[in-house]
Amino acid sequence: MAQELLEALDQAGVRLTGPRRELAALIARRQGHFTAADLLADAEQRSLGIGRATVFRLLELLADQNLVERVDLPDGRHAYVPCEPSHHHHLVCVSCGAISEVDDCGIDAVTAEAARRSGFEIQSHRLELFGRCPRCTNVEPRQ
Amino acid sequence: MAQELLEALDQAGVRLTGPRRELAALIARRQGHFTAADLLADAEQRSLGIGRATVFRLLELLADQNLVERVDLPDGRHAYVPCEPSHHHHLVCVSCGAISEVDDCGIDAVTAEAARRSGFEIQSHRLELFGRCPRCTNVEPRQ
DNA sequence: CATGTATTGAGACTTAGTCTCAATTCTGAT
DNA sequence: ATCAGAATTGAGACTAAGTCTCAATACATG
Repeated sequence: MAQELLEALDQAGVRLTGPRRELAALIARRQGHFTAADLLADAEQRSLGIGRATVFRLLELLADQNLVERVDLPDGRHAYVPCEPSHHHHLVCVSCGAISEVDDCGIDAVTAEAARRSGFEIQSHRLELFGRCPRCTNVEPRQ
Repeated sequence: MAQELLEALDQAGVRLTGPRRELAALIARRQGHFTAADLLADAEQRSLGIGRATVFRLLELLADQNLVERVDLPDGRHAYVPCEPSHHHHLVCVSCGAISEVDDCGIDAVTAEAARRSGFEIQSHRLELFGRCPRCTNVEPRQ
């Protein structure tokens, strides 16, 4: 998966540098969502000598290419999720952080209806679903 | 509207202090969404001597009571929107910041479908719609 | 393998938000 | 009214998240 990220970056016309390869590998081995701080910690733990700015710059690049999506967690933190570059939404497990992608399944009808009622011209939307993944539903008691 | 906020706070069993009354009034006179920093600036401009912490504390209180909702803008900033305390979603005008409330209009079907496909047990969701309000659609050229 | 440009790390800086604590202000009981 | 105790406050230190600058470095193309 690191490979895919790098290929896409190459495609986008940016340089494939050492730090970018290393960060791509770190992202690839992550499960679920992660924050910029997580990635930075990973890099520091391995003494890769990668600066904070580089991490944010790469995440921005990846987000521009839709290779990674920014998710706002219920607690207000910002996290990133590696994903397929088509438009879709995420299911976020509040317990283990696992992410599942969901495609539109009807949201367009909802936005169209909202547009009709409000008179807004809708340009974009963001839908995030929070809950428990199948594994955590079974293992942990309900809240 | 400041009155409604204060009544709800009273209901919630917290004290109706000077700073809270003043902040409620400032919130009431705001149009559309605003950030904590906006509110703080309002307070400073009027030399109300209200501390940063107090602003954040009140916003948290109001959010707990669902009198204000936290919205994540597309640029990643956090904003607040005064609103009715029932579950619903917001349409945010990217041009002037106006907010319109939208009730469910079908989103439950979407989350149910997503749950079915993914096996997740969905606890909550967040839907934000971004676009142009009727006024801004007419006035400004399309992007 | 040389060259010009993109990228880098360091760290200063900004902004958002939290925390602590002594001083103040509510509020309900008197 | 007023008093006492608890909630709330502002100040400012602190943390975390993210941006910016700039000289040094690494890439890729010829």
